[in-house]
This record gives sequence, C-alpha cells and structure tokens, in this order.
Amino acid sequence: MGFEKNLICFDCSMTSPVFCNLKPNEIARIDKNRIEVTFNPGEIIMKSGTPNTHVISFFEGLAKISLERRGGRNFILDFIRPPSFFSGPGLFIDKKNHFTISAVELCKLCLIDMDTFLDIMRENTKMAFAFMEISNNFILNLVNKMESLLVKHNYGRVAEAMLYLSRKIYYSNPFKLSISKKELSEMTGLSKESVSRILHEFTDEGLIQITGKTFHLLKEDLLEQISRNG
Amino acid sequence: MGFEKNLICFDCSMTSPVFCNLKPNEIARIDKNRIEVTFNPGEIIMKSGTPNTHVISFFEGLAKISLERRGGRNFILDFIRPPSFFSGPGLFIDKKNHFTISAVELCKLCLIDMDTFLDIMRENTKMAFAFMEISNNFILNLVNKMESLLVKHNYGRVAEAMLYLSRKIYYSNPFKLSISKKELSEMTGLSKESVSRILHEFTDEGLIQITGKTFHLLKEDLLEQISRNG
DNA sequence: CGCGAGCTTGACGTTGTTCAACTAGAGTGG
DNA sequence: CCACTCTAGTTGAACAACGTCAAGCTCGCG
Repeated sequence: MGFEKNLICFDCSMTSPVFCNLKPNEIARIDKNRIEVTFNPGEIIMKSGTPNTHVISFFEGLAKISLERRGGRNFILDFIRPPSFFSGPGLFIDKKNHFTISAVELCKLCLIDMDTFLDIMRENTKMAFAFMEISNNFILNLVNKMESLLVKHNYGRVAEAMLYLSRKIYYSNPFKLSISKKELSEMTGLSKESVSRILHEFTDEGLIQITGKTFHLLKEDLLEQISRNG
Repeated sequence: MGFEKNLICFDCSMTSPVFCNLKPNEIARIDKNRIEVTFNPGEIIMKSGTPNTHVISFFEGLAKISLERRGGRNFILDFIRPPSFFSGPGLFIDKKNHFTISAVELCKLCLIDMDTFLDIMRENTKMAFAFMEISNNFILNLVNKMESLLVKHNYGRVAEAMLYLSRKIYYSNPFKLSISKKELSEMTGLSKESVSRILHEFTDEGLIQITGKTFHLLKEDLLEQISRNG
C-alpha cells in the first residue's frame, strides 16, 4: 500500500519539452515535490473551478482538456499524449483551473507542486522559455479551433476530426477509437446526431470505413479537401 | 521630417504592465531599439502571415486583433487600449504573425526589436513573469470568446458585445461608437444583417437607445441576463 | 442635387439542432 | 441459458436559427 513512486524523474527529463532543461539539483527538487497518480478512463484529473495548485507532467495514457458547458454538453479543446506537460492559464491570474482535464485511456502522471515549479522557473530561464513556447502553442491551437468553429460546417469539422485523430492522437491509419461518439461530437462542437449522420454519409461515399471501433480513412486527400473547404 | 521620437520610455515604464519591472539600463536598451509609429484608422499595424520581428507597446488609440477568414469576413479576437502590450504567439514557434492588428482610432505605438526584448527577458525574470501573465490573460480571453461562439445565440452575443464595449473599451455608458457595424458583426461572429436586426429589436424593447453613433445602454441588468442565458 | 458607402429591412433557403422512436450490444440475475 | 435492462448509438421528421440575396434607405460629400 501507500503512495509509491515508480517513475524516475530523470526519464521524464530526457523526453519532456519543459524538464529537459533542468540541472540535476533542480530535478531533485522536483522529485521531492511531486505526486505520482494513476487515473482510470473517465476519471477527472483536474476540475474546472477548483484551485490550481499543481502542474501536470504526463507520463502515459490519453487525456482530454475540455470546457464545461451548460447541459452537460462540453467542448474538447485538445487531447494530451505523453510525454507532455500541462499548466493551467489561471496560474498567474486567479490561481484557478479554467478547464476540466479527464482521463480517456488509463493515465499515469505526476502532479508537481506549483510553488516549486515557479521557483525553479524563476532561476532557470531555459525552462521559462520552454514554458512560454508551450503556452504559445496552446494559443495557436485555440485559435485554430476557433477558426474551425467560425468557418467550417458539419462536414468540414468531422473530416478535420478524423484526420486529427489519425495523425495526432493515434499515429496510424486504421486506428481503434478509444473515445466515444459523444466525445467526437464534443470535439467538433456538433450534436452527436449530426456526427452520426455525417460518418454514415462518409462511409456511403467510400471516404472512410468503420468496423466496430476501428476507423479506416480510405481517401485522406478528399477528407483534407472537405476539411479545408468547409 | 525624419523619424522623430516624441515619447519617453520612462513614461511607458511607469504604466505598462510589462515594462514596469525594468531597470534603468534595460529601459535604455529598449529606447535604443524601438521605433515610434503613428497609424491612421483602418491602417494595418501587423499583417497575419508576415514575419514576427517586433513586439508592440501601445501608447495611444484603439486597435483590433483579428483573425482573417475567407471572403473578407474576419473575426475580431480582441481590442487593444493603451497602456498595453502585444506580442504574437508565433514568437517561439514559427516567428510569424498569426493575427492581423489594425488601427480603429488613431494609434501611437512603439515597435520594439524582438531580439532585444528576448534578451532582456532572459535576464529579467520579473518581466518574463509579467509576459506570461499577459499570455495567460490572452488565453482566458480566447476561451471566453470560444464559449460565446459555442453556447450563445444571436441575442446573447450582441448583448455581450454591447456590455463589453461600454465597460472595457469606452469606459462610459452613453458611448460614441468608433467602430463600424461590420466590425460589430466581426466581434460577434454574426452577419451584419443579424446584428442590425437585433439592435433594432433591443431598441424596440427599450434595452438600448441609439442616436447616430451614440449608444446608450438603458437596462444593463437585462442585457447581462440576455448575455448570460443565450 | 446626385452619387456611393454603409446600413436596414424583408423574403427565402439552408443548416443543424431537437425530439422521439428505434436498434444493438453489454452486463445482470433468475 | 434466456429474458431484462441500461447505455450508446442510429435514424427520421419537424422546427428554429441564421445566413444570404436583393431591394431600398440614409446621410455625408463632392
């Protein structure tokens, strides 16, 4: 029993974009102030509205960052695939979490004490710059999502989601979907019924093939065209 | 003639959220590497897609940050009122501008060389932290816009825009609108016709009063309710 | 006085949501 | 081993929200 530490900080420091800039003594400080946790699929890792006391270093699994909306219809801003780092934007403002992060597949991660993290960042400029880079990437991703919501319709958004899942989440073309259809709808900002209908049409037209949970994108070029043009 | 320098860096350093943390020698470095420019209403300050070589310190005027969309229908992410600072999110990624910034009212601002800015930030942690705070505020603003696009309809968005203009841009209740109706539609993500129709309805119902370019919000509490509920 | 840009208004069509009924599959208990 | 239920997903029909198109208006300006 008890709270074990199975992960080695040094391993993360090799792969993580933020921690690769740390000196040994800084790694040691982080090691002292981290908590290792495992989350089962569906479990909430960080709840929107609660105090933002830790940053997260993802080691394994798949998680989603989502915006809570009225009536249980959330919106998924992004997925997280390790090695990866997350820190909420409330960090410097109101010290609250503005998103809800939850596990999609089994997640192993470390929660790192915010004050320790900030202290180290104050001393280590390289890490601070890496942090800013991640922040800015997040902004660009948000802007991208926003453009989708503004210009793309039904078909474009579903096509975009298919390509995104294949290329950025599952890294393979026939891929086994670990998220639900409801989550697909929350990715695209559509109703689950609309997603269902469009996937059906895409199948009819031979763009994709769905067998059980396995998706096969047959005509990526056409999907890309649909994604671009709306 | 020539390119004059009328502004005093020290003045900005008193008010600007980023530059208030600078030491005298750092202010001097910035002073050597800045360009003072005036933009007329409608002029583009930074064009999306061009290289991102400078950060902007706004001294006077009103500018808008917008996303370019197909068919000339842009989307306004935010307005900028001095004293204020802007740096594009491409800074650490692809060194390009991802937004178009243009003057709405006559703008006076300084363009500060990016390398100088980064050098100083590398040495001055306080400025780096102030920069991160601004970055995070931008994220929160984006997320807010996103939520509006996702859950609010017509009426809610226009009500929100009215309140925003009064409280965050013009700082007064009967306010004289310096932006066009088209820009109002680009703020809300609606067509200009829809905005027109809704403003008409709001007037009919006694929520607002419009005389020429002057807007008077008569029932702020009701507008707020509409903004919240859809 | 007449022109043109910006704005308004109305009619119409499209898009996508909602509601409701239905289906399939997984898990449960008799 | 078979009904039973529960959840996730599908399908269809009706409706509402908004954008589009087109015509008309207003006001500033030459």
